[in-house]
Amino acid sequence: MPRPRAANQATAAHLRLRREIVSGRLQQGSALGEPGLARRYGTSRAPIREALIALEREGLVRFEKTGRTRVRSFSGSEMREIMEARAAIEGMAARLANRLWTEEDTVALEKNIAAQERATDLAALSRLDIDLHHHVVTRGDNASLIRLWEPLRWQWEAHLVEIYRRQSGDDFVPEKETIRAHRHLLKALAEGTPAEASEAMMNHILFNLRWAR
Amino acid sequence: MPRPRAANQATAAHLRLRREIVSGRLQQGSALGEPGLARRYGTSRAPIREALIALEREGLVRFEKTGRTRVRSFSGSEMREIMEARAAIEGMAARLANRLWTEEDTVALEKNIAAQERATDLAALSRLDIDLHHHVVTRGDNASLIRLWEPLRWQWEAHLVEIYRRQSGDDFVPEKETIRAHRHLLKALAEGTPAEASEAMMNHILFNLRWAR
DNA sequence: ATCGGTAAAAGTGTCGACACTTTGAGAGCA
DNA sequence: TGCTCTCAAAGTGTCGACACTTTTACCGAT
Repeated sequence: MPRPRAANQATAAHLRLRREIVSGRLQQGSALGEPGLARRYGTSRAPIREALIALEREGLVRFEKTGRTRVRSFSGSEMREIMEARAAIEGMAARLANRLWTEEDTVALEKNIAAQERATDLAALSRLDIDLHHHVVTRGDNASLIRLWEPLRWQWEAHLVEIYRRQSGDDFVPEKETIRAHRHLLKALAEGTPAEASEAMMNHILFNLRWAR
Repeated sequence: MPRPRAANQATAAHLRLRREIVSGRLQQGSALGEPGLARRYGTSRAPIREALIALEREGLVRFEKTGRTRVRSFSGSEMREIMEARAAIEGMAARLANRLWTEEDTVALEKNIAAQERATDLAALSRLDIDLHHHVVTRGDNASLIRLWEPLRWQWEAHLVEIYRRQSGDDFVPEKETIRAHRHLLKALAEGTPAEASEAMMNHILFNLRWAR
């Protein structure tokens, strides 16, 4: 058998396509024709097909009944569902994260939150936000949970990009409520109170539902 | 574009392979060579490849670094992780299920639990157990959550089959504790107390961790 | 009998081709 | 101008082939 399955063209195409979607270069609803992508990437259709299957299971593209593939768009109720799923996963992750939580973790999150307070645009704040949540999920140290979380992360990110496109972020200020929620979560994690950490995480995510739609 | 993506050979191979794995006909650790499967299913390698990719993302098979594909086996700690993930997903689903819960749902679950009490072998009980959890998850009416739950369900089922193989279930009696937990969950759902339903579900699943390893 | 080396067998990643289906662009008609 | 029908263009599902790599089975030497 050939090279490691991580360094093949199918995986490369998968990562590249995902980056193009979550960065907004590929707009929601765009048709993804296999011959076109194959030409663009300098490969045949086989690796492209594999990449599309992986992206579909990640929820970033959709196969229409006709067979066509398009970049997925997220309705308000779909985003609500995604956020509820995030609350479930990340709430459990926060609970589990207490097992291995260290002083370094606390310091890292404090730095992150401080940076959030100084953020001057929505894109930068979002990146910090995602990093913070990623840190907690990873610290849950549960491969199954992490694997379930990843699609949600990409869907979330793809939706955020769509939001940037609509609102020209001139009058931007970090939301005080989000910062407060992050501090509350960090406090629970640092003090080692799993139930409270879990609840803080879930409430924080579900609270965002008001503007996610 | 051709026939609906649900009625193609790739999907057929996916479903068929999954059935063979969760039914135990394909033992854990078995090598899944594409040419062999293609011959067995009377197709070329292309649909088989697609099916294997889907199965890998479902967590039922594993790609080794060498490129080989094998039916996944579950270690004790992996099962613990899977059960923790189930607790997260199903706990949230139970909470959400209260929105649409009806009298018919209550009746259906009562019937299910009554059948569990009369079950005479582990396989039958497991099927009822899975049905019950499936019912609750579906009633959560959250597509994202359901989609995340499916891989866990198949992994859970694949592991159960492995358990049957080991213990010849001669001296079988339904576990009183499981029945009690199911009744407690149903009570919370029927009475419309979301927080309690969620907690009942999570505790029930995490309690099983003692014998799952 | 065991061990090491060698060559054949089997397997994966990728490619191009073909049949069939859907899309849609343009011609013909009202 | 607007509508319908027809036919070409584009796309998907599937197949067989090829190059390269790993595995394995065999054979000889010790």
